[in-house]
Amino acid sequence: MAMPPRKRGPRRSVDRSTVLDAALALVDSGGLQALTMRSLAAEVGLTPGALYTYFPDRAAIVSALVDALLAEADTSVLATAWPWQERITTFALGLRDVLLRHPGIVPALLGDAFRGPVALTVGERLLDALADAGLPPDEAARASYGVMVYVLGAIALEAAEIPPGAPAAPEDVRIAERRAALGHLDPSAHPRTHAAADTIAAYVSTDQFRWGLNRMLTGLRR
Amino acid sequence: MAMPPRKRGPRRSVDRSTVLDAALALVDSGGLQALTMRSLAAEVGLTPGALYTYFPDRAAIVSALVDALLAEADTSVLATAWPWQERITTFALGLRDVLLRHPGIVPALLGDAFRGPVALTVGERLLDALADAGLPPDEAARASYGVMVYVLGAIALEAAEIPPGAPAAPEDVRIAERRAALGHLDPSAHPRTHAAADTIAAYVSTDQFRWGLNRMLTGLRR
DNA sequence: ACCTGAACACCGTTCAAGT
DNA sequence: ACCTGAACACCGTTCAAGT
Repeated sequence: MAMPPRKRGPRRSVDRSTVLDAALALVDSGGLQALTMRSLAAEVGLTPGALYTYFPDRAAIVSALVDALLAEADTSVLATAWPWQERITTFALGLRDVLLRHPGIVPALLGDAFRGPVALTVGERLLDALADAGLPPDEAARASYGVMVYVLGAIALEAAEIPPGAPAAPEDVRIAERRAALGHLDPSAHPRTHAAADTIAAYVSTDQFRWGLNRMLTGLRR
Repeated sequence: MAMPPRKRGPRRSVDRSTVLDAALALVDSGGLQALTMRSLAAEVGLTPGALYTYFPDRAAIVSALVDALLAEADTSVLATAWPWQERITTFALGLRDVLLRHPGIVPALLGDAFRGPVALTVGERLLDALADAGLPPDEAARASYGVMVYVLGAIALEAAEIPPGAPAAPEDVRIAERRAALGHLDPSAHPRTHAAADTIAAYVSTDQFRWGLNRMLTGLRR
């Protein structure tokens, strides 16, 4: 029975990944602003100052969190022998899945992230896929950025509508809420918006995400 | 000489727009985090608590700032008789111009904004343009979101690379800096990235913004 | 209505001191 | 190396009291 002396909180043995796990839990349950050095320290059973043993500052924790989450997306699909559109679409859907399960860190993702190590390999694999699409290197690179802009933009807009703290309502509920909000609209002031309310409510659907990505890919292939 | 009694700071007479002007100046000169109730109060010559006469809380100030900036973009081009692609492209370039002049508030724009009054009219006008493109209402709506995703995504990624506080280096300088950073890259680990470094460095150019938008519009018209 | 002064309940970060 | 306890310099927000 050689249990290490367990004091106070839920601490067992602390290292960087323990801290990151606790940080993610805090962000998931209260948004980015719920991640404070004090709440995080309490979560792992430490004093706030002790966290500086593992990370230089709060920003480094957020960055590490972003990169860890990015790494959770399955990049291997980009390296399969599937048709290039399917590779890109499947990866994008997977990334969206991961990030919408943790909507609280998405603002940070756009803020400081797409230059981390994971982003680099995603970029390289994207260039592979677009080369397979028959695009010359220069055009493949431009197209690659087009894909990233669309994917990250769509995820950011969707994540922004998910209130922090809750575990993200299912898609149909989120769409229904948007549809209800669009009901309180002056039809004469915004006739086209009013007429297309059902479609607009479904902007945050997987179907719309796919549709838009497909159109983008179509345009990129020229 | 009936000057009102001028005390202390740069105060003359304070109202909501005075506060917003000062808030924007703070964000421009130090990013969103430089906008504190205390710094803002000092800027307009008030006590922090007095700001709550004009806005319910800090978040309301940020939201009002976003909407004011959005309103600065010229939406009238969307209502011209120009070809639909030109209307959308010109508006998008104008929006990008406005927002990249104030990169500090862009995170807030994506965070809470595209449902303000300005966003509504932009959406309606976008539907006009896409109807003129010959798209049926449902498809025009989906396409409209595609355009917003691309435009906001591109602006967000660009703004994220502009360090706060500085007045945003000119485009060629930003590209040169990216090019230099890409020089410190292992060519064998990321061969395609290395080979396309010049193009990748220029991701943040007006030219790339236009190119990607053009491809998106091409895809949307099918 | 508008504003001050002061307080309350927080922050991130640093640092001597201990183990 | 890792951690505590305490401090420093901040935050947003509230509220009695004044005009």
